[in-house]
Amino acid sequence: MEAGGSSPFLPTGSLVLAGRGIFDLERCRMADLETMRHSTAHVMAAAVMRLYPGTKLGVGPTIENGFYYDMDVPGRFTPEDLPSIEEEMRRIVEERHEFDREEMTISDAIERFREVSIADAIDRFREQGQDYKVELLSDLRDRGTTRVTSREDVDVDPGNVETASLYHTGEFVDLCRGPHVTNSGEIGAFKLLSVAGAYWRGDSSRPQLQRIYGTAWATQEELDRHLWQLEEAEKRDHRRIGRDLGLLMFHPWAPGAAFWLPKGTVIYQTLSNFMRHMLVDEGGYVEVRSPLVFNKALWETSGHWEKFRENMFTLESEGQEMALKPMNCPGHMLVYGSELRSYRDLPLRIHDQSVLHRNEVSGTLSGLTRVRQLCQDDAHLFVRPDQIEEEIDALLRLVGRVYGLFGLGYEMELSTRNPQSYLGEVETWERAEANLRNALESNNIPYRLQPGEAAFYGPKIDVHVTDAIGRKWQCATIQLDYQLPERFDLTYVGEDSQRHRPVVIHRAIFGSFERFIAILIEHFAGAFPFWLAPVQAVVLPIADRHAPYAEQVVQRLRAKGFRVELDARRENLNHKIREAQVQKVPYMLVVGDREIEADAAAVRQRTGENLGAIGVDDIIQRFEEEANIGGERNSPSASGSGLG
RNA sequence: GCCGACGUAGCUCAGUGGUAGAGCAGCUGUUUCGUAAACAGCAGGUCGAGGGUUCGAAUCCCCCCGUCGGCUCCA
Repeated sequence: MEAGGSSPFLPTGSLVLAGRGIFDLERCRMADLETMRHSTAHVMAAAVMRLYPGTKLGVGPTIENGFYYDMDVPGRFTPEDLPSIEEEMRRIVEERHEFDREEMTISDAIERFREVSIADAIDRFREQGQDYKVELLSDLRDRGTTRVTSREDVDVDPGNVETASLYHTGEFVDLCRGPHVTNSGEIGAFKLLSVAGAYWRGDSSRPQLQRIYGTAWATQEELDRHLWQLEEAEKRDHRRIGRDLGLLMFHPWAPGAAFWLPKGTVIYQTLSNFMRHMLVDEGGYVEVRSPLVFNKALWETSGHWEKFRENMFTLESEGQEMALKPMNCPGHMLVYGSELRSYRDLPLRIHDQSVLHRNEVSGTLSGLTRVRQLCQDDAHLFVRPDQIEEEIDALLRLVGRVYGLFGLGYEMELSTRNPQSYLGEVETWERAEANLRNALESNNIPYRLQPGEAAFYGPKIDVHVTDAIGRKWQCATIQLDYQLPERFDLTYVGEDSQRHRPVVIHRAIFGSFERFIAILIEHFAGAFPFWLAPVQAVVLPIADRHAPYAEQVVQRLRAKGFRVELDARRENLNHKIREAQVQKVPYMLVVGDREIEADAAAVRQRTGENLGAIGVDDIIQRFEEEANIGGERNSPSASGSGLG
């Protein structure tokens, strides 16, 4: 495990100069870390080959914080197998094997892996050997790439299709582009984390290989810190906090559908009203409520029946086949089509927070992040072609404003046409993609291009947020659609008194309330900002004789619309404070003899800071200021929405 | 749906073929207390469901459900 000094991966001979030098050094360090992680994957594969002869190798790329390797092993891995593999890896590291690079032509390499397979077969099961590597090489030879999807990691240098490189590490040989550390002794601190099934080349019709995930770092300290972070992240998991804070629950009889408990419902409703305020009061939207169950004719018209039928809950009534809606858009098409529209009516922005159902396959369900029942802060904008950029522009600014309010970091992605699956004309797509790109660029928003990842009806901009354990989730989305208006034959009357086709923009800012709340729970670790906190303050009388006054304080604060509770149990103050802290209540208001005398309460914040006695009227003023988020007064009393 | 793991009290977990346990939470009583856990007692379980093996199953086998980690999918 000795990694050979404090930082063995710093490039020797690179001068650290001010400014850029540090950046370059950091970049070199990252590149070296990746190289080391990939080499660790090789060492792991070598260890598995020793322990499980006959193993066929898939691919073993670097991922964030570590690596994995997909392997077809005789038998099955369980987590109990990992320690012995780690032990074998340490042995290989100690043996200090060189990573020798060998180049050969592809046909030679194919032969070579066949030979390996034959050699293997002698003392093993006489089977084919490294079929997966042979397939990769054949692909490289025939198609010039091993790439299957745009995201697939390649194991072979696509820039050089004449030759393939092999790396030898002791008796272990692997097809690999490299680069690698020069010696297995340079492997840093590592730990194998989990085993999982993974389809060969991501295709569920191909064999399922076994994947081992590991993490690797330059030093033991960095590994320890990463493992500690994983533990900390687990404590933020929205499933744990959601239960501990009494926000939500699940039941086996409603898999994939959350019960929002009273405290969770406060958060849900507060977000719902906040978004309603942003869109309807300020954004020029109108809100509708639309049916949950539709005749399948609607889904046939929209095209979803053909494409997503498997993921829809269907039911039958009086011989009619119906389906629970998985999205709002087709319903909104009917709303638009219900009247003759003028060019003056556009843009028409229809907001809807209806319940949606998607029959996700059971294996994908996960807490609030992957559910079968959800609500989106959905809207469809019916616009003239000349209004597209302006609307996208406004949406990008709205996204920035809302995410900024929560202090959430995010990344934007532009997904363009999938040549294998799209509806409509190529020129229309290209115009739409240009509209989205222009809006992003005129707002100076950095984005990642995702070629081929668009929905079948149009290109889109997705916003991804990272959760506590590093998984990225799509939240906001902005999608252009030229197809649905066509399918529903929607029109508006233009200045020329002719009929024209509107364009639809599908968009959501939170995405689904479920997923967004999951991200907020983890982002705040349950300590919600005052305006969202299910209980904003708890009043704590010190002794029984202080309870009537405490009750008065509670009533005065509630009358101002704040969510305040009384804890008049016969418990020690310490005990009550601890419980309020654990529940992440923003304010604890302690009342005893002195506070009664001064018409005040001693204010403690959940940060642990004690503000001392403050007059009740001043507390009210303080709360009102704090509830006033981002310039919007959002306390329940002001919105008149009956929260609290 | 596929691969793997798991499912014992509200929560966290112990219990590997022989009478179901602990801590915390809960309830009851005592304590009236000044900023993160007072003390004592009590109660709490068809061991996820169903089937099988066995004299006997939480424990072994089968099947189903759910949860978790991934894969696939994600309008």
